[in-house]
Amino acid sequence: MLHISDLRNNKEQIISSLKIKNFDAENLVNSAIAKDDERKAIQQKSDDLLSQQNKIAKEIGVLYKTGKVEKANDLKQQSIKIKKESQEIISLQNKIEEELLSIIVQIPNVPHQSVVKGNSDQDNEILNEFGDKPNLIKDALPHWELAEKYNLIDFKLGNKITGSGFPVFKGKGAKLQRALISFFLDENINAGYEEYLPPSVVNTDSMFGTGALPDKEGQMYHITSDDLYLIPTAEVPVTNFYRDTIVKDFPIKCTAYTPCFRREAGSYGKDVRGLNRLHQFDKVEIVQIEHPENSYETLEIMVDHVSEILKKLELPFRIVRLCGGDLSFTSSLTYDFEVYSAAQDRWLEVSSVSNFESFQSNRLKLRFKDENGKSQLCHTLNGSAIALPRIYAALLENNQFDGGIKIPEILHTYTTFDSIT
RNA sequence: GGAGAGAUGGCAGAGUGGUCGAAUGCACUGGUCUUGAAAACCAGCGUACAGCAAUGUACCGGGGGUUCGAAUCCCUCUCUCUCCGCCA
Repeated sequence: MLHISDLRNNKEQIISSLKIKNFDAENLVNSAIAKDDERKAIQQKSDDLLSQQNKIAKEIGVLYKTGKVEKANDLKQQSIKIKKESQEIISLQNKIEEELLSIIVQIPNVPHQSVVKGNSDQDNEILNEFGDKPNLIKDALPHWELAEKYNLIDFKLGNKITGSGFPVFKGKGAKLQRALISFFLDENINAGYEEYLPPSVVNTDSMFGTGALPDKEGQMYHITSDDLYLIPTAEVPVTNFYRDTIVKDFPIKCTAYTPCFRREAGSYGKDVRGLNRLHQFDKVEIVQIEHPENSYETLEIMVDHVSEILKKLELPFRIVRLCGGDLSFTSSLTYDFEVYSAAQDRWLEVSSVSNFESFQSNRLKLRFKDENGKSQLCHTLNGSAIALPRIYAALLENNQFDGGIKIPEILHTYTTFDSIT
């Protein structure tokens, strides 16, 4: 969420920037500021009343000690009166603070100046394209058929034990998955990220911290008996490592492999065939916490890093800058990576690298001390490096030959085989 | 799952109803001293909100209660430790 002082100081600019996200923020911003005025006024009042109470309580202490019981009893009556008043004021204050919060959380993050307006993913800007689309064999198959043909993934078995969207990998198919995870992690570690293996389940505080709640309640698996959530991405546990902290040294660079769980309510059809969209999938994430001055430079470095990984996998891909209409609620600037999956003749999103500026930090209370010793909000960034299923799909489809699938060379040390037949 | 103990500032650790936002030690920052460093000594040293400031308010695991007054008493939740049980 945005900081109230930003809303005050840069009101006009925030409202006009949010138009790029097709969001009319004027009413919300105005009512947030008005509500904050109310908040300030009422805090003044409650502070006053509490101050009086504190003073009286201290006096009573002294009176009792010196044996002036009658005088003390008088003051008690006075204090009880003030207390009644202050209790009312404080409950009103709490109500106002809640209202203020509920307004502010509805305002999306402000897009970066490089973001263009647009309505949907159709309007995203394609910045770069790398690699050549493969020449497919005559009877090329989509990955879900290849997976079955070569006994790599058993979708039906997943249906049986869990439900659709929960594939079972087996044999070389399972090993390829594990190889990709190790490869991605090693690439990230070599780039200076520290590896973590967090829990796949988090509490509500964490879900609020990174903004998944209350926004995406229906998208997540919720374990009601223990009030825990299955993580939709490693971003949630890892970024929340730093909830309520004041960091001393930049940058903080973390990478983590986790399974990711998404209900994907409402999805159906050919877009979700095979590995295209799953309820459970594997992803390796990179999370970085930065000084505000460096965050955009860092974003570019992260983009380069993901590019290098995709190049090593010899997959054709393109980098896309999301337009305002497609940019997420929390992001200021996002680059998507799409690999070309030949048999489907589709570009599949495999990574999303974003700068959230201080939007997450504000909620997380993630700060650092500036040169004057004042607390400032950090910037948070994250990206997939990389999500597995669609990479997997593209590898199968693009590298199929008559009677087998070729494994890219970089993976051979991980898979210990160079093809699947 | 059963029984018990506990949760206090960056860390260690005192404080069981009244100048406690919190002793003390360590760490950290600045200064004195020194050619330099160490030691010693002096000073500073939590977060947030309001205020130009002085200052005020809140926070001693979370939430609620008792009281004129709560770190301290009561309820509740969470977590940690010890012992027993169970177990990959």
